[in-house]
This record gives sequence, C-alpha cells and structure tokens, in this order.
Amino acid sequence: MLAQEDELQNETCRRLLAAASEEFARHGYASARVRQIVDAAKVNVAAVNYHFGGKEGLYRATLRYLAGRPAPAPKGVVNRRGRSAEERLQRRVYAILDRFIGTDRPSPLGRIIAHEAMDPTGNIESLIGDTMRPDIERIQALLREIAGPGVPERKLAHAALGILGQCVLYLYARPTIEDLSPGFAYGPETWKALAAQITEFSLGGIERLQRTLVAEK
Amino acid sequence: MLAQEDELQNETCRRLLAAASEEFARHGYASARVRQIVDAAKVNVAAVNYHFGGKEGLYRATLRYLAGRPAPAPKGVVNRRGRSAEERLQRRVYAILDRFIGTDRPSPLGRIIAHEAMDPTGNIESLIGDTMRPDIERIQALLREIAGPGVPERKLAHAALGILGQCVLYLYARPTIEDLSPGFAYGPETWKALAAQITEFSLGGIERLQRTLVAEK
DNA sequence: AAGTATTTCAAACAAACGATTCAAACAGGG
DNA sequence: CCCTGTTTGAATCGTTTGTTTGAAATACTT
Repeated sequence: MLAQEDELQNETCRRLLAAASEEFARHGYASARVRQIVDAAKVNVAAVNYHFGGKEGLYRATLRYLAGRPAPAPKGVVNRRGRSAEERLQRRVYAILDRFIGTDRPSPLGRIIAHEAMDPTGNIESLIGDTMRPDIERIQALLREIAGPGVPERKLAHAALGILGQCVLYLYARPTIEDLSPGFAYGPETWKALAAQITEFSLGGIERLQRTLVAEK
Repeated sequence: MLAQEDELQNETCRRLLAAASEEFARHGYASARVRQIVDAAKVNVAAVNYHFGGKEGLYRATLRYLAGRPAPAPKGVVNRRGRSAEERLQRRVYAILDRFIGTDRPSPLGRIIAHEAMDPTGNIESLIGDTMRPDIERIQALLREIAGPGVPERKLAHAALGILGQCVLYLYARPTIEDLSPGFAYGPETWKALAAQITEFSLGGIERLQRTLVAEK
C-alpha cells in the first residue's frame, strides 16, 4: 500500500480518487460499486486493493482527498477591506453553497456527507469536523457581530443552523424543488441570487430575534 | 400476489411492511437487505416474493403504506377557531416536523424520502406529490396571508422552501447537530420549541422581504 | 544491460445477494 | 372426510459483490 502523501503523485491513484468521489457521491459507501469506479477510472480492479487496501481504504482516502481540497480561507484578517458584516455573511453563504452544493457542478463532498448523515459508516465525525464545523462557526461569529451582545448564544447557534438548512435543502431536495417549482433553474447565475435571498431572509430572522428579546425584557 | 386492499388485513403483510419501513428508512432501497427485513418481521423469505412479487414490489407497497398513513388534515375549514395566521403557521411547521422528521420516534417516511432524493429509484415524484407538496403549498398559502399581496409569489415559494429546509435539516443532519451543539436534545419537548423558533425566524424573514420590497419602490 | 522492485492485468475466489422451487401445513366448503 | 386454493418453510438457484492470485509488464538502480 502507498503512503498517504504519494496518493496524488500516482496517476492511477488520482484517477481512482476522482472516479471514487463521483461514485461515492452518487450512491454512498454501501451502494457504491468498486467495479463501477475502476471502469470509470479506466483502471484494473486489483488497483483498489493494491493502492488502498480495499473498498473501505479507498473510501477513507476519498474523504481525505475531498476534505483537504479547497484551501482554508485565510484566517489572519478579521474585517477584510472593511466590508459590512451583512456583506461578509452573504459571501459566507455563497461559499457554503459553492463548497457543499457546488455552483458549477454538483459537489461530491456535500453529497457524500449527505449519504453519511443518512446511513453512517463511522467517518462522519471527522468529516464534519474538518469541513462543516469551521463554516458554521464562522457564520455564528458573523451573526453575533450583527445581532449584538443581547441575543443568547443558543439562539444564534440555531440561526446559523437555519442558514445551513436553507443551503443544504438545495442539495438534498434538488429533484423535489425542480418538481415543486418548475421554473427554478440550477444555473450559474442562480447561486448568487440564492445566497442573497438566504442572507436576506436570515437577517430578517435575526432582527426579529432581537426585537422579541427586547419585548420580553 | 395479493390485492392492494388486502395488504393490511394479512398479519404477515403487516409485519412485513412494518419491518420494511424501518429497513428501507435506515439504508435506502439499494442497501436494504430483504433478509434483514424478513428476520425482523419473523417471516419467511418466500413471503416477500409471494405477497409482493419481490423486493421492488415490497418497496412500492411500503411507500404506499407510509404515504397513506396519517389522515390528511380536514380541508373544509379555512380559519379554524379564529387562530392568527402566525399561530397556524407554527402548527404547520410542527406538523411537518412530526410527519417527516418524527417527534416521538424518527419518521420512516422522511428518511426514505431523504434516501430517495439522494439516490433516486424513480418513485420520488409520486411520493413527493402525495406527501410533501400539499404541506409546502399550505405553508405558502399561509405566508401569502401573512405577507399580503405585495410580495411576489416567487419569493414566497422560496420562503416556504426555506422553512422546509430548516425542518429537514434536523432530519438529515441529526448526527451533525448533536456533534456541533452537544447540548441539543432530541426530546419530545424540544420539538415544540423548535417549531416556535423556526416560525419566529421565518416570520422575520418574511417581514424583511416586505420591507425590502417597499424600499425598492 | 542486468537485476531488483514496483505496478498492472486477466482470471478466479468465496461470500452475500435477490429470487425461486417444491413439498408440507393450513383453511374452508362440499 | 376429501378436495381445492392459499400460505409457509428449508433448501437451492444463478448473479453480483469485494477480494485475491500469480504471472506479465513496467520502472528504477547499479
């Protein structure tokens, strides 16, 4: 078996990981077929066991491969270029849509997480920790900045999850949405508008949270 | 093979459908094992093929069984007992949580729809049409009542989907949520509070939609 | 160029899958 | 009681699954 750092040097491994991403994203771990993967990768069946030690090894390697892909956003700058918190929130929402749903093409990462959430294989904790958790925390921090100190953290956490929920709906329920509102197009231009609408909607939710809080006092 | 109306008369069929609901909900159609189903139902393997003609027949029967379960809410009364639209919205949200996520125990219907959405078998359209669509349309109608005539239908549709998204997140991302916010308990009392928060949050979103609309004019 | 290690390939493997078979058990009517 | 149609159960069928094998091909070192 190859060392982890060599997985991307080898041409066979690269093609295998690319094909595995698509197949695992489509069907999840259990329903994914090794032969489908090697056919798509134009690679011999034995390569899976030779390079990754089996289907499960390939799956874990695929998760590492996908989770480690996009460079984590630079953390040094807090308020870059003096954008408003609302604007930064909208950019974060778009980033989530891009990373987990996929704006140009459907994101394998998001779909694999979806399968993993529905029918866990035991790899979801690390997967979430490496990918989704930072995004959620960043959203929550932005909401804190917008809402001010009055709103309790628990409600902010729920609001952040609400934003995530609106995003992932467009991943999970894609066929449903196309069925329910036939005019909806999953085009490249739709996503910016979608991020804007989700942000707008959620900002309203936050405002109402603040007001209800004031009213209760 | 039995006629459809007899499926619930027969004890074997009933146990089979109950066990199948759980197994299909857990793993989806492809990964579900008929042996697991018949073991849980304490029924012989041949019963599946005899009563339902095979795995696929059992699956379709299970979908019918689950989709037809809860009596559709009485449609005659429009404003029952003079409740406010907000209150009725909250009850609708709770109903969705109850039906698709499950307040007492995890709902098989919602989980099967989730699997179906991720890895379709061709039965999702009718399933959605029979179960989710009426709920969404009722939500949208309520939003129209709350928002008034100014807000365009497209934005209302998006808002209704946003509410649905917040609900289904608690289905899909249950392990994720328990990981992200460890204090979150899926107890019976949580759901009413959850419905209230989702409603509150979404009402804020609707209000903001109205205001943005006015500002644009 | 020879020799060694690494990688690929077609073929075959046992295990698990859904589906089928056929005799036995059962129920109801004559 | 016997006959007829229905339901059950253990055994088995043909496929498909992930995995393994051993030889051939390739790459690398000296």
